[in-house]
Amino acid sequence: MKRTHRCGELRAANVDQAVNIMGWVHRRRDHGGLIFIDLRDRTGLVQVVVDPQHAPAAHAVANEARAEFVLAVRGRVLMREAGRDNPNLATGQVEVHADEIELLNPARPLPFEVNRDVDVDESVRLKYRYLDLRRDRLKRNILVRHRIVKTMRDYLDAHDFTEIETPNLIKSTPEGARDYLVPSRIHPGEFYALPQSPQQMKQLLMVAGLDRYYQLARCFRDEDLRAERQPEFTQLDIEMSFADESDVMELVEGLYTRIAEECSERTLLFKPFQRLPYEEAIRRFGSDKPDMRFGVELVDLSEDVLGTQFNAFASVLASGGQVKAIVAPGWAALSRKETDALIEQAKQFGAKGLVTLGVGDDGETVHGGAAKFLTPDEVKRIIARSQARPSDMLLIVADQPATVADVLGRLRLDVGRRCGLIDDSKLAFVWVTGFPLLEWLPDEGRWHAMHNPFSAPVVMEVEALKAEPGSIGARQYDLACNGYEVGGGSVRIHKAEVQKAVFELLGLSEDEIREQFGHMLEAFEYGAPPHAGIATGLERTVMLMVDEPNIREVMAFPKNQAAMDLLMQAPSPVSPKQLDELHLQLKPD
RNA sequence: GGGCCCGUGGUGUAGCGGCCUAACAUGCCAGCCUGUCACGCUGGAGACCGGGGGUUCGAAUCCCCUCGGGCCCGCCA
Repeated sequence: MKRTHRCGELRAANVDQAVNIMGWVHRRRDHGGLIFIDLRDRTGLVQVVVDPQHAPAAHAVANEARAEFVLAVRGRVLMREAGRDNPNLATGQVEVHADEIELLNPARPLPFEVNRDVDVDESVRLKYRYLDLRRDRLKRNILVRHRIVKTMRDYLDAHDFTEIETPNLIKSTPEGARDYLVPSRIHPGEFYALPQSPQQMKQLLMVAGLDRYYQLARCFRDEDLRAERQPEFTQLDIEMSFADESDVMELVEGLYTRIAEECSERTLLFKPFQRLPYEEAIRRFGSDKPDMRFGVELVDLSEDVLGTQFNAFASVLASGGQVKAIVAPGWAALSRKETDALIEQAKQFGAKGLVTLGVGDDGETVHGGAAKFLTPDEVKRIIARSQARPSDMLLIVADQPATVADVLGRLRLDVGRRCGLIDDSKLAFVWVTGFPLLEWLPDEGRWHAMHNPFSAPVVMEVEALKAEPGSIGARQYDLACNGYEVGGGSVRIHKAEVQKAVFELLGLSEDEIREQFGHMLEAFEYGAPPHAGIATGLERTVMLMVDEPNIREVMAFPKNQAAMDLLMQAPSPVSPKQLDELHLQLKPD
């Protein structure tokens, strides 16, 4: 039997057609005489009717069939009689009357039911991923992922981009995340690294004159996992020559607008996308990837408590810190226990403490541990500044600016979530621009590239760069949405001497520069065009489009939080012979 | 490296010191049923409560250790 149609595509237009369909028994309803089978394939379900009078042999097969048996059905599409249709099914107006059923393969009872959407233990889902993928949720996500990828390719192709693959066995570099290493058999004691991103290769493609490049690039980072992080993931990697930030941002904005409109049920909150300078993002939202779907902005109270007797504030202000707050609507009624949990949370985020002030019903007085240290005037100013309303709670952090922003930024997300301020049907894309080029690492006493060492500084003069490295901006742009970082890119450095100066600022010695990045510097000397690019996370894009909170829900075969593949059981030990060939010896312990 | 949460028939839950010889739903098995669509009805099998140790007259229930899973901090852009 040869398949002629897909289950989910049969409609009234197919009535009277002879069809051969194949798929899985999604559900079987045995009426003693008639048997109904909902047959499922990738495209959906259709009801098969098996009548013992009409087709006794087919009925005998249907009688033995169980959930997830694989069947081939030869039959005729018939219109369902009035009242017998099923509006919940795309194919619900018709049904297939079976003439013949062939059992292609039976199935043992499954470890979990795939015909309903119940929570199943993650380890069971991952071990039987091929079954989980039969369920609607994952199947839908994988199909949407495909449509997003297709949209990316179509869009970029239409914009004259060339898809180019770059190698996965490359050179390890010290910057950034921990590398996955691959031992070399041919070169004892030496290793390849798997790419964290194809950054250098794509810039070299620009030097090569390939002009407009993109790739759906597999990237690898050996770091601990999170809900939105896997060791192996996919980036949409883009680079274009003779372009600046506006070219890249317009291109990507057009793409993501199209993706959102064609592949998501969520709608764009900002069209065009919001734009926010980095400094403002930090000041107002305490994050460089702010969730713009709700307010609860940070309020600076430093001026209002200037000269306060309250030591927690006074001492911080004296040492150049600031006092900022967010307003949690209705939280004045929080229990002591809940308030303590907030304080604990704030400390975990790096604050020395958290001052919580509940606003009284009068809208003028506050209660809470620190209330007694504040004068009525100070309270008045704080309430006026923050616009706190009766029964709201002020969450106040006094610390150095970076800590204040970070802690309040995270608490803000909690407040937004717990207070139901977030509209899940929206996508709030925002471009964050104007990042600093460098970031000072006090622990290591050196500068660190905020994005990557190839981002162009706003100032291209080497002297100016070296004079005031900390205050120089990068020509960088990040795309954030709903509190996730979707991607980031920059105009690149294309002049060898500027690139060299940045490496030097980052504390690399002449030798290190030559050894690690000599090929880049040399390439820039052979006619490198100005260029700019970006990389966005495919999985995060899909997560946003299908409103999933976890990256595993948008990957076919993800790893668990301990970076293990529970289906294939990787990683696993290898044979002594394999180790030997690779010139490796395991450390005892 | 650290913090928090979860772990009961195949799956999802209830039970949280004696009423548990562990309940419910679903799945599974058998029987009945010719228009259902989460079909229905009847009957049945199936967990000793992740594992180990302890407290107690008595533990699924309390404590400790351990294993497995998740979320977070660090890490990562």
